[in-house]
Amino acid sequence: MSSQAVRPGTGIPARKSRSAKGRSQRIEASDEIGLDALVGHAGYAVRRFQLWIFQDFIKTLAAVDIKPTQYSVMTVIGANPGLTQVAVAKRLGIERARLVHLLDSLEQRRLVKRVPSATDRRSHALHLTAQGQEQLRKFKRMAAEHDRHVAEKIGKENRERLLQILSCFT
Amino acid sequence: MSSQAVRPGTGIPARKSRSAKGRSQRIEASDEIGLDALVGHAGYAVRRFQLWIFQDFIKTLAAVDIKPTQYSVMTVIGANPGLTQVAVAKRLGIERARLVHLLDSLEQRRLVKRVPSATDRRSHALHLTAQGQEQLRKFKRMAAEHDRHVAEKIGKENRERLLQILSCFT
DNA sequence: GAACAATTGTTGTCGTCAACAACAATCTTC
DNA sequence: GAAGATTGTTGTTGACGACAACAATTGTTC
Repeated sequence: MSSQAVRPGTGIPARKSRSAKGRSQRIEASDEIGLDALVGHAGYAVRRFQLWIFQDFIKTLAAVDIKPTQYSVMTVIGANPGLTQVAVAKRLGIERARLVHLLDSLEQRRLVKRVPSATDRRSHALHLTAQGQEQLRKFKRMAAEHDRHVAEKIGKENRERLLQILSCFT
Repeated sequence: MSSQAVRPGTGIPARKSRSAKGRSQRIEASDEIGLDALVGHAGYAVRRFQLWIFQDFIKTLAAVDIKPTQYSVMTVIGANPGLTQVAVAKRLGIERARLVHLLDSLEQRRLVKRVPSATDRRSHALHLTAQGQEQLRKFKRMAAEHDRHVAEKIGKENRERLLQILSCFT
């Protein structure tokens, strides 16, 4: 109706609307929108950060096809050989049902092996294979690079502070 | 075969194994397992924290059946009435495909309405309904309580510091 | 030692979520 | 007006957390 273009809802006159992209440069579009009460909620910031950090981890370790959860499983087993599946699951806060599939995958890739426990015929003792140990060293180097990305993003000292604040969750 | 019980794999003699639970108190079992390199990775701590914080949010707002994502959508729309779906999706970092279902749900509950845009017949202008605005005020009070839980968990000043560190992701 | 309860690994289902791909309707641009 | 981009929508895929059930085994109790 009105001849003046208006950003719908805001009541603010649109400056070239969103067609400013026509001029060779496209607006980022993610900003210039108020969040108000959303900023100030820890959960929101943490969710965005967690999303970013996982994507970077996956991208950095894409060549070896290792996802964060797989890395955490191998790390725990590598540091504590012989653990049962429940023990690993509890330690990492994942369900033992889910760990089954994770171990299936890792065992298929000859990185982890399930050894029947001598003392409890129900449980398995989890170990890294020889190449599993070798590969894990490689993974750790790549994960260290990923952590450098994190440090670049939020600052080295902020990363340290973050780890300290969240230490009660590890 | 050996008479001495041994924690499988570790080679360390088991101190009463894991059957210490027989004596009226059960071992927490989540600790006494080394994480080694896992502590020191920001991603792991953040994942655990994000899990905890979302669960607390859901629990705290269980009476009104509002999940974190729904809350963030309503908050953004409330602060910027008339936004299109793509704008909201980009701002919150969720896919527009996913936002469709979120809005379907919120619209069914008469909290949000999709108004056909006057300037672009493809897009919808998103608004809170009258009761949507009213309810949102209630949700915000409950979310504030949730944030108090966070402050109790990690400390008030740590929460502030956390928000500041992660401000580049909001 | 027999009955009962608890644990371990496994399988399955359900709902949430991110990531894509495709599509019709519509708008922009040339 | 034709070509290309955008918007909302539908659908699929795979990762993930939460739950429930089950057989095999172990622990506990009378």
